[in-house]
Amino acid sequence: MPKEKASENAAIRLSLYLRYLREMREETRISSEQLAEFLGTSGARVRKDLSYFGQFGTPSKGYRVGKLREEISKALGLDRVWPIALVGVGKLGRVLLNNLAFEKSRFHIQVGFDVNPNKTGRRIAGVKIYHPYQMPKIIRKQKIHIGMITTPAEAAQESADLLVISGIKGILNFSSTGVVVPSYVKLKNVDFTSQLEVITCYIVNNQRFHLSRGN
Amino acid sequence: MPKEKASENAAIRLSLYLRYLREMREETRISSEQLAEFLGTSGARVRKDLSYFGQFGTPSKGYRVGKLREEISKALGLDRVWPIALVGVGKLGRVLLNNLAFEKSRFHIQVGFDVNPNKTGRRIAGVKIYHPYQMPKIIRKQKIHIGMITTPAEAAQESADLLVISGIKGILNFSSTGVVVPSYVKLKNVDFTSQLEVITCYIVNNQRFHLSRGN
DNA sequence: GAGTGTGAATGTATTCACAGCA
DNA sequence: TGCTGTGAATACATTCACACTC
Repeated sequence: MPKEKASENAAIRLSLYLRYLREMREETRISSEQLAEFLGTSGARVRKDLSYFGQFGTPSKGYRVGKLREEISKALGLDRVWPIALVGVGKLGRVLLNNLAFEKSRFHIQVGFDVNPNKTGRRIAGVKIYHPYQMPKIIRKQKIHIGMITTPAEAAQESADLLVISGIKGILNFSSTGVVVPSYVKLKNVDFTSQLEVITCYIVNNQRFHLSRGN
Repeated sequence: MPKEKASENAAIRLSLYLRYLREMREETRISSEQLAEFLGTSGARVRKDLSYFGQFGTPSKGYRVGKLREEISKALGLDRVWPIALVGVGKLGRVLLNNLAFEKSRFHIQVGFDVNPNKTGRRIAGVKIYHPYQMPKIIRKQKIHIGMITTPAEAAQESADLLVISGIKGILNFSSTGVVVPSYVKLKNVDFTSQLEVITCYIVNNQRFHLSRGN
């Protein structure tokens, strides 16, 4: 239905729109301008973002909150539950386990992998931990499509390689180093020190940057 | 010296280049192609990224690792230590405290803020915790330029507002909701569930996206 | 009249390709 | 000859502005 192709930024904004819509009552109506205001964007951008995935509004009346919520959820793939493989079950790994363990979460950490023999074979926060060599077998059998890497930097590339071999489709990399994956695997780096460095770079070189509108 | 302006993406890649260079010996030389290969990019992109900040190489010989490391560090503002204010000292906050507490970290969490009276007045992991109403005074006095928000979603906007009033220049927002800040404040959202949603969106709608080269 | 959906215009980022230096 | 630094070309993303529908 939609002619143009979406940018990754559009996806991340959809995710933000959705968070905001979740706090509104289902029957309410909302216009693109109203929605934009709460996110510091423009109505045009909201409409464009939505247009990549379909036509959800009614001219002169705006969008029905309930319907819009449903459609954005579908566009983001949140109309199902996604099992996840966690590679590296240290402190950060445990925080993630807790963070995703809430009732309505669409993400569910299904298995963990760690080289530490004190962890393998056990359950941590209810999740079974295996040695990484079992990754391909387990990930395939359990039809897992997403992996999260929370290992130390030294083990990150190796972990990514194993995930790729296992047929994973997307990787969230929390480690402090970049990893390389084939282009058919969607990779997102979420190490926060990199983000801090972007901020300091920006503070130090203000005038050397394009204006940059957000995120 | 450089004519063109940098993109934020350039900054994030510089940060990655630097991580890689840190593992090499200082006296070594490296070409843009070699550096690119380890990060899954092209030599042209590496050279362009560097060119925003100066001219660091020698034709036909490449870059000296030591010099390049130094120059990128300077470009990213990592030639100094940055004090940081942490708003919300829960589980995630403590993980960040630990994560940044290593010897050579250029980021140092200097104060924490939390509304919980069991925390205010105490020290947690060596860091003094105050009530948020004291933010403007303390942040100004201690000349802090960066804030990290790790509060629950409900308190995120309020925290951001206080940080802005306190004269902060950059904010790293870990909360699960977007916040709005004036354009002179550099904001980065690092909530990982948003990133997961980008991945699922991508998996579900592959063909609806531009090719997307990385990150 | 009010607000959506979308082509066309602009602005930004990446890639190409080559001149010029060691 | 090999590799940097960079303008010119392309590809992508955002904004504008308006035709169209309720």
